[in-house]
Parts: sequence; structure tokens; C-alpha cells
Amino acid sequence: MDNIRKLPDAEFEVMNALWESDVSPVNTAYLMENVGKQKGWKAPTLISFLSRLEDRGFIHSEKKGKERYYFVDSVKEDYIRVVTIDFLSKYHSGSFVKMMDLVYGKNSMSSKELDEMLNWLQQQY
Amino acid sequence: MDNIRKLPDAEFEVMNALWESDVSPVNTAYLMENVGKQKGWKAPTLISFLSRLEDRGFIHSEKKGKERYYFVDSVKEDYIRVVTIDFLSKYHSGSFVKMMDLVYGKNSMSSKELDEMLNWLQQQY
DNA sequence: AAGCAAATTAGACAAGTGTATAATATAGGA
DNA sequence: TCCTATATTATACACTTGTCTAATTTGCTT
Repeated sequence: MDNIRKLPDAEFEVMNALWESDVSPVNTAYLMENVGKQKGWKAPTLISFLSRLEDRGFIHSEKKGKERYYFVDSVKEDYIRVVTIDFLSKYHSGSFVKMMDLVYGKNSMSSKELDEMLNWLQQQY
Repeated sequence: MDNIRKLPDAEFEVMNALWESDVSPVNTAYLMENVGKQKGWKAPTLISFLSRLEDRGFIHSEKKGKERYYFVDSVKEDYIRVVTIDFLSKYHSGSFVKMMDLVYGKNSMSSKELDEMLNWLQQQY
């Protein structure tokens, strides 16, 4: 399971826009609108990330006329799950409790989140 | 708060060995024993990471005779906390519950961890 | 058919990261 | 004091990541 490699930040941003898109093959213009612009990227910068994502097997693409369309071949939840489990094991010996304890120490989690969590927990039993 | 940058993997490993050491200034030989060897690094590789950690301000060092000794100038918990909060916000919109839900889905957290967590939660109230 | 404009592709380059080889310094013994 | 063995320093180099400029393709208009 070493093949789902962690994406570089910029590629993740692009991938995320693809995952979040409601339409399926999207073109460069769409992605330029949805991430590129905010990030201040020139079109070739975006396209470069897309082509790297394609190399990694996260997406594939097809050219139609002079535009290129991108198709998602990976599942966001799967990716995030792997990355999260890695993270947890690297920094918190795999324990959520340790992580929360380190972040929140004593008595500093908001009661809203506390409630949500209790709720979640109860549903797990 | 942008100055606590995430360390590259290899540097983190070295930093971690420094954080976990029970003696205080440690020399290269000690670190070679504790991380370098396992990683299969040559001494200059280790030293190179140490010198980068020094540039970043995580440690400082002093030379004694022909050996160099390293002193820790950063706190592991502080570092991990920042990195964790960043991670949480990047991948889970800052919510522990969302993270757990994504990782564990329905009913798959071990009852041991479930108990620990419930325990932790109750102490927070 | 020619020329344009819009989009893509090719290639490049600097900074950061992992890792090492060759050169240099230095404590101690002969 | 001189030699040697060991530790450190100086460099270097390949890969990855972020970003572009210049070149090329291609659909459309005239």
C-alpha cells in the first residue's frame, strides 16, 4: 500500500477541485476558474499539475478540439483516509486520543465539538 | 505563525531522535546509533540534516575536540501541535469528528479505543 | 486559403530534499 | 613531532515541486 503517495500541495489543490466538481469531465478553463485564479497561476502552471496528476494515475484526460478534458480516476475519501492514517501513525503513534489530548490539552475543546464527538461515539457503540 | 515550517521527513526523524533523547547534548555518534544506522545513512548524510535543522533554528551545536554536540532548542509537543492543526484544517475542515468518521466509517473503531476516547471526553466536561 | 486568437505542449529553471564523495581537521600514539 | 584513524566540512548531484516563457496546434473568420 505504498503506491498512494502523498500529493504535493499544489497538485492536491487541483485534485481537490476535480473531486469537488459536480460535472464530470472538466476542462482547463473550469479548473482555472476554480483554483488557478485564486492561486494566481498562469494556465501552463495548472496544466503542468494536471499532467503530473495524470502521470500519478489520479486522473486521465482526453482532447476534444483544442481543449483537453479531465476525468477523475481516484476517490477523495480513499486518498484522505490513507493520508490521515499515515499522519496519525507518524505523529501520534496511531492514536486519536493521543492526538486530541496533545492538541487540546485539558479543557479547551469547545462544548459544541465535545457534544458532536460524544454523539459520534455513542453511535459507534 | 507561519515560521514553524513543516520539516522534511528525514529531518523530522533526526529531530525526533533528539527530542526523545534522555541525555542532553548528544553527539553525531549517538544519533548515528539511534537513527542513522536504521535508515542506512552515511555519517555525512546525518550531519547534513543536522546542519539544516540548525539553520531552521530547531537546534544549535558546539564543537568539542573533534566531535560536535547538539542541543535542542524546540519543543516536540509545540511542533506536533502546529503540524496537526494544519493537517486537520487542510484535510478535515478542522474537525476531529469528521476525521474519525472518515477513517472509521461506521462501527469499526476498536472498543478499547472507543473506551479511551469516551474516558478522555468525560474528563473534558 | 490565410491569418488569428485561444489553448496546449515543450522545455526550462530555481529552490528544496535526500544522499554521498572527496577534502580537511584533530586527538593520540609511536 | 609525525602519522594515522576518525570525525567533520565542503561540495556536489539527482529528483521533486512550483512556476513560467516560448513554441506549436487548431477552430474560426475573412
